[in-house]
Amino acid sequence: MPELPEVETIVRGLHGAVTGRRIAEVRVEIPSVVHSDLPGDFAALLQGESIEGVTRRAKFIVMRLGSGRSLVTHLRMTGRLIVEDEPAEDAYARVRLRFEEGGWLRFSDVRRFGRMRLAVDGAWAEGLGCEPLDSAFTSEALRGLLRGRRTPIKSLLLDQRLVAGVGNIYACEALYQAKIHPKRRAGGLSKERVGRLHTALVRVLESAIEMRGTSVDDYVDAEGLRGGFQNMLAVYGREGLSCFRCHAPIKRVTLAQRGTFYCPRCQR
DNA sequence: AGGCGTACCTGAGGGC
DNA sequence: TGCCCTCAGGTACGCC
Repeated sequence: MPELPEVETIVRGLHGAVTGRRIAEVRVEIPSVVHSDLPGDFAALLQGESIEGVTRRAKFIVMRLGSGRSLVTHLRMTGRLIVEDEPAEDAYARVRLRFEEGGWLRFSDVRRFGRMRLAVDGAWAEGLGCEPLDSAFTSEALRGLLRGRRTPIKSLLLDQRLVAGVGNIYACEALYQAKIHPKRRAGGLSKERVGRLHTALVRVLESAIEMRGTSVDDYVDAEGLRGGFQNMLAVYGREGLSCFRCHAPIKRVTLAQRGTFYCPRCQR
């Protein structure tokens, strides 16, 4: 479910809420969603660790632990991390952490796609592409990544090895803002178009963070609150509705097995 | 190398 | 009501 802006919102909430706390108890409800890089039991290894801080890399939530290890969570489609005073009733709770200072962290996930991993080093992040909100992500850098690629631009935006953190909603929205057709060959984009795409990506992601993410269906942040960017979507989920710019009906096609929304008149 | 299909899961919503 | 189909914010893996 969550893309970069949603994960960033969760991370900011978690950072304030759990930094400095110590894990007193670990309850693993569904063992298949946890993994430990070290031999031994996930819960036993995690118990007693303190949380030094919470950061984001791509769509991963990284809790830095006192031992130097990290607890790395990926929410995939429907995962949630919720901070609460008491453990709430939840049929989809997968992992619960109780803190020595009081309070709980609940990892909940209807579809069991999400994962929690106890990592000893940075190997889990190998192969991830650049952070679109990092200063190193320039229009020139994006042009370099797209050069020579014959794939449709939308497919490349979803490829975490190139640009990390963009998902289906924001890929659609950025291409709309940049007035670029999602099926256009990535390597064939002019310098000017890449510039527009770069600007659009950064703007869309930054505004979505400002609005605390997009709640189309079930996304909520660490406090259980919905985001606000769903009211700003120009194309995603708007099939048949009229384009805000030119009033042509928004089209939906399938590209790289994903629903893809665009305006057939103003995206070229 | 890159692109495609499929798998992983569960639930919601539409058509009949 | 209920059955069956499609779709969902993501990624990994195997196959050409």
